[in-house]
Amino acid sequence: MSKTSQQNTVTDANGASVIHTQAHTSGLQQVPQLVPVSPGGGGKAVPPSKQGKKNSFVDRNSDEYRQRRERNNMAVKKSRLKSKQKAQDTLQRVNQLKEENERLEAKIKLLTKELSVLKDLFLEHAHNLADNVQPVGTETTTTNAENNGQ
Amino acid sequence: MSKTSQQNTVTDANGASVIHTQAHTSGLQQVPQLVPVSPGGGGKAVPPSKQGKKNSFVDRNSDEYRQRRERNNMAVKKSRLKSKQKAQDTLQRVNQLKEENERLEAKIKLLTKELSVLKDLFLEHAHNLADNVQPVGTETTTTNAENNGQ
DNA sequence: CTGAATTGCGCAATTG
DNA sequence: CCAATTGCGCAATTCA
Repeated sequence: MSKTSQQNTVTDANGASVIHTQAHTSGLQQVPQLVPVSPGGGGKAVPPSKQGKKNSFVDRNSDEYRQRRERNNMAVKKSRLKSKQKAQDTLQRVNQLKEENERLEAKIKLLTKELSVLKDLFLEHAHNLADNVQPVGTETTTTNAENNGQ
Repeated sequence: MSKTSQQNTVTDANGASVIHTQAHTSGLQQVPQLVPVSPGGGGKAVPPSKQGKKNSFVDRNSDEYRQRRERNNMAVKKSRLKSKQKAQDTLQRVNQLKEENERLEAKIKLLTKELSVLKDLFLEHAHNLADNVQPVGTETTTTNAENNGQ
């Protein structure tokens, strides 16, 4: 499937376009100077209001044309550069976030451990109290108090 | 917006290449069927090792040529699709990591608070002991603190 | 409407 | 030799 083709494949047109930087190296001729623009076949395009009577042909030799092309080429290059840059930034962002993540996980691990130690201390203490009170049961020196859950 | 469809198809769009042109089909004349390959236009130098001397000309009408082109066009499309897909995946990854990050931060906040409560309990207890055993004046600032840097 | 920015696409050179 | 990538220009669209 492709687009190129349905009927005839090959396209036409191509003009000679040369890169500004370089000239055509060849001595071949340039043939079509005017090429049809916009296939039009189907039926779309063409503003409803005005049927452009414009040429519908583009003079590829025109200075005007070359100038437009060159401008567009620059714009394209610029746009693509920007796009690439953005993509790279995104990748960097990923790495950044990954690092941040690891840092956070480490911190969690630390806090968790600390918490665990404190809880153990509490338990130990509680046991000591229990040992002391075990005998009779009168002294409850406790100020006891907060159980926080969790 | 224009993915498949619209216009193309019939006439094509063609791209022109840097080289001189040609096309077939149109009512335009056909001029060069053989074009030099690798003009300086993009081309750069030839590999030092082997200066293969091939034709240096390409027959754009050749079936062989068209076939190669079409295959390459498919490959290009495929490759670009893949590339785009990857870019999107990367963006998704960013969001995923951001969420994960928030989750971790919340957990840290919770743990920190929990730890703080337990420490306060210790302090209180320490004070009680101090009241019982120690006169006045000595501040037990002992507990406390971790500075996490960064 | 005008010009810049985007986007889809084909070609050709390169790379693996 | 072939598929995958990549740089590049063209043209159609979309944005401002």
